[in-house]
Amino acid sequence: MKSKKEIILDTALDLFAKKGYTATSTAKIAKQAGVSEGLIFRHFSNKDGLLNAIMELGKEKGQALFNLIQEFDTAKDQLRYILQIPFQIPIEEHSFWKLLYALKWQADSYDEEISSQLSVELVEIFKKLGYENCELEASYVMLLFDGMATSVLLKSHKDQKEIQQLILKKYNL
Amino acid sequence: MKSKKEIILDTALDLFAKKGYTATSTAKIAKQAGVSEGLIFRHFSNKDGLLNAIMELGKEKGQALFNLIQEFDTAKDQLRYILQIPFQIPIEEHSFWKLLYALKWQADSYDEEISSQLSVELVEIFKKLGYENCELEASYVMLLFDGMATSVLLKSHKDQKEIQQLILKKYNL
Amino acid sequence: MKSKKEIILDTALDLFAKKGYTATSTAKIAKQAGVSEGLIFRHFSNKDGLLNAIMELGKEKGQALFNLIQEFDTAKDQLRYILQIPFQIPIEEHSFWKLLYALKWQADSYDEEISSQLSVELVEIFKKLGYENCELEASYVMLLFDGMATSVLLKSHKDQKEIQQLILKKYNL
Amino acid sequence: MKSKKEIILDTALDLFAKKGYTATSTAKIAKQAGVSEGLIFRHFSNKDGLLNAIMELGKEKGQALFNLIQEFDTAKDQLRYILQIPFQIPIEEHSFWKLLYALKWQADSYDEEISSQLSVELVEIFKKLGYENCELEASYVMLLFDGMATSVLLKSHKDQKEIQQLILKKYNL
DNA sequence: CATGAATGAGAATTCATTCAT
DNA sequence: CATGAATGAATTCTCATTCAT
Repeated sequence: MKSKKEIILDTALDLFAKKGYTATSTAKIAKQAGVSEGLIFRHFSNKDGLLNAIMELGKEKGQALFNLIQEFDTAKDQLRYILQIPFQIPIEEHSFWKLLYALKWQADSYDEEISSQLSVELVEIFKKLGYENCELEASYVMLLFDGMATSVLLKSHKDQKEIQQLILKKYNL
Repeated sequence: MKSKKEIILDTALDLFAKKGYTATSTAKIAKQAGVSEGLIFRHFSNKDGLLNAIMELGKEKGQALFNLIQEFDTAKDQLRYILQIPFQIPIEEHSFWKLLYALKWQADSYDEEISSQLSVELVEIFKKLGYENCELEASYVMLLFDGMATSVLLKSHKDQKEIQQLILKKYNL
Repeated sequence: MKSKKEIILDTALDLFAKKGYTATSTAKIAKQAGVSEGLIFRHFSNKDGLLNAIMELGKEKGQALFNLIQEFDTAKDQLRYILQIPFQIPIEEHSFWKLLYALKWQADSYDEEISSQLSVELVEIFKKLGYENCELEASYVMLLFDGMATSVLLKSHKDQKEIQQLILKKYNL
Repeated sequence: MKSKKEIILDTALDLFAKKGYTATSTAKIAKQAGVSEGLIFRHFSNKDGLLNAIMELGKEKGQALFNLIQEFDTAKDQLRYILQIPFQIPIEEHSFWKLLYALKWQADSYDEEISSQLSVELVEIFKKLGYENCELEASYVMLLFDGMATSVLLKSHKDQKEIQQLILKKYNL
């Protein structure tokens, strides 16, 4: 059984994702979660604390996705996996990631912590694949990654499968 | 001399861009603009009206950028121009476009009006350039475009010149 | 052709009657009257001034109704006329009188000026009709008068014609 | 000891009665009640909610008065009681009932719920008393009732005792 | 006489947060 | 751990009124 703390976090995530952070009051969270408003502050001290917990969740989920890179043996497979990540996000997680991306744009400073890790791995991959300017190529893929995420999360493309294929083809995958 | 209406709009734009829409109160706008708070509502009827006026401004600026495409004679030049747009945004306009992108992620529906126009033009360009699947290639560039915007507006501006070169090179430009 | 002052007064009357005094803003009056907001204050100095003008109108209309009493020769005819006044108000004037009655209930002090005049006349009438306690009977009719007004203006009686008959019958009219 | 909710309601009643609904701000209520303004909305959600609560109170008080009718054994006693109700209202409740009557005139729809019940009982009474047209006579008393209320609540209290006697006498009571 | 931009004081309402129980 | 009454500052918005033109 889920703890009340977990229920609060899940509910906040749900509402933040659906309505946005500022548009979601702690009162609504408490009501939908079926707990008292005070309990939110006991567990997360702040409304900001709630948001941080969610962003932490985002980091973990991101981390988990990136950790899978190592499961693939060849650089080719790794690159193929990476380029497919945005398209593989299950629909039920879309609003979650949309929330995190929206926060990126609102926040004063972009948190590059996780993404820089991905960047490092991409450099390695391109080295193995014999690319000339590996850092630059990695930067390009990072940029492409944001483009893919934007496309997947914000637009209603029917031809996403084909775009995905095109991207892979551009890297001979 | 600027009308008070214009001053309000400029101030709102400035504050929305710096602090975000919800975090900016009409009181702050009025104070910084040096007008009474009531005047904001007389001219824009809503806080939302203020935002809409700004988004209209974004459409116009976007439109202006896209209209320049026709100034170039060859498809090659046109594509080169398009691929450089995000990198050419003057720094003083960064916060403006950052605001508009942030709104995209917050709003319930992504306004594809202008961007779809760009999409159409890209299809034309790729036809002229003899690409096989022109629609798909156009979609890819659109995706790339969002990636470039994200990179330019959110990330550190280190190797952007080089990325720009790389992108052009990938299209033999 | 009506002067702008008259148009303003008519419009104010219409809106006050329909929506109530406080719920009607001078902006709405100006808009519906097709004049500038400033003009209202030039002509009536206050929003209260507008209301006073309307109440003055009410006094005049009331006065006019009461003046007709003298047109009847016999006390009987006069009483019959008085008892029928509330029922004779044309429907298009209902909202006007409803407004005036509503104001009576809101105002701090009931303005008895006109009604006291009616009271005096009633006493005369009852004297002529040979009633014992004429003052008291007049007071009773005054009370009845308010009851009739309330009935006519607030309730949707289908049997108003019959009530009217009953009242007349009670005074052998 | 009274709950803060009750204190708020009492204060609102007091101020609404004295100054009117629209002229009384929630800030004033909060101040006089010695509570925070927010608490008003937590308990009554709306300023309207506050008013509804008061009108509910009016219904209950009215109901209580009408319920007493059954306590009298004969139709005569019942009618006498009814005809005296408006005159029996204690002075300290005058502003309360004045408020409710004022609302009747302002509201878009006259709430006939309770009064229709009284109407039904009057018909019964007149049947027992052997009146010919009982419905009509009941309607007349209802009208008289409003007249009495207007007289008691709005006008000077000079000869009210005598008017009361006169009314009773007209029904041989 | 007439306009309408501009004001500034309040209005109702929301909301994150605290605290006694 | 958990509640929910209570707070008070902030927020959007309205409105009567003024005044330069």
